Amino acid sequence: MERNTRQRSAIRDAIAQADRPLLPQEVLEAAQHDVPGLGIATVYRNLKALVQEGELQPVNLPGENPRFELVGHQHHHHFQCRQCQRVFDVHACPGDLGRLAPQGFTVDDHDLTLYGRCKDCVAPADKSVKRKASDSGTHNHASTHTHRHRS
Amino acid sequence: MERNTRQRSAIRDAIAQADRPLLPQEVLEAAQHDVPGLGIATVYRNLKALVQEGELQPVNLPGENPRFELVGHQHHHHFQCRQCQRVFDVHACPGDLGRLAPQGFTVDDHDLTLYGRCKDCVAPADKSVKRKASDSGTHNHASTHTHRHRS
DNA sequence: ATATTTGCAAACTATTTGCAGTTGT
DNA sequence: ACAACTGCAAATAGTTTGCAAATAT
Repeated sequence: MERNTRQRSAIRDAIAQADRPLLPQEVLEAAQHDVPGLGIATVYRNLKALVQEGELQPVNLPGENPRFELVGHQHHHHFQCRQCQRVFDVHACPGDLGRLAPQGFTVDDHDLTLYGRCKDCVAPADKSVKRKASDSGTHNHASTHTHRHRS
Repeated sequence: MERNTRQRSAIRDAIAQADRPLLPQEVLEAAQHDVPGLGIATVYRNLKALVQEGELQPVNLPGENPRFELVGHQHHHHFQCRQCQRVFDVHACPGDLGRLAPQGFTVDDHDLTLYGRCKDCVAPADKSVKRKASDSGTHNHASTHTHRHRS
């Protein structure tokens, strides 16, 4: 049965306090504020465990590494800002899209990602932008691929 | 300026003759029928070059490694079969989804992926299924994460 | 002739796993 | 006590890159 370790709590808290889905690396950095010695392997192990326990859910966007957020509302979508790369939840949904599939195919679910500019980045080169680059959720990946996938 | 090598032609042909987006590994296997000694690095280099030249476009699905297809129809979406994992193009589109974004956000594009069963897999345990597993476009990846990418 | 391309191996990034030591219950 | 958990290092998978040999023009 599961134990309550400092590292697990720090990981859970880091995600609970974020206002958007976090990458494993972002979780590590946030959780290290509580547990300095925390290792990335422990983050991955706990993310996987917390997903299986139903506390977290993975957020997969096209060409992006998986992010993690608390399980909340069941069906929802995401928005990625083309400027700061951060990902936000979108609670609206276009509804049933089964009609879009080819003849003979059955559709039971869908993923939707919107792209554009988030509220912070829509504003002109305004000095009032308070978000720091390190908080952008950005990671590396060229335009063509990404990051990737492993299996 | 670009040269016309046997390997580049084999790679281009493999994708042109496929009826769905292919993974780099699938491109390699198909192109090796023409050029047995072909290496995976050459496939990656050519895929990147062909994308930059505008001949190919990457197809990124959530939690999947990038696939590649010919540049054709501009805006379209994809369907992934939950059984055989293959990906198909969907030419229909729900239209403008800007209204779904939060207040203050601007939307200029979207990605949509439908999930369900493809025509071949909808049919019951019918012996007439002629597709072989190796043609399934499947690759490895657990449910939670996936591949990834690099930077 | 010569600049581009290729194959191979090494390097890289993201993620997973083995293992011995640490810790929660 | 002792099974679960952790950190570290090694292992994987996908992708990229350096380099000498091969090749298109």
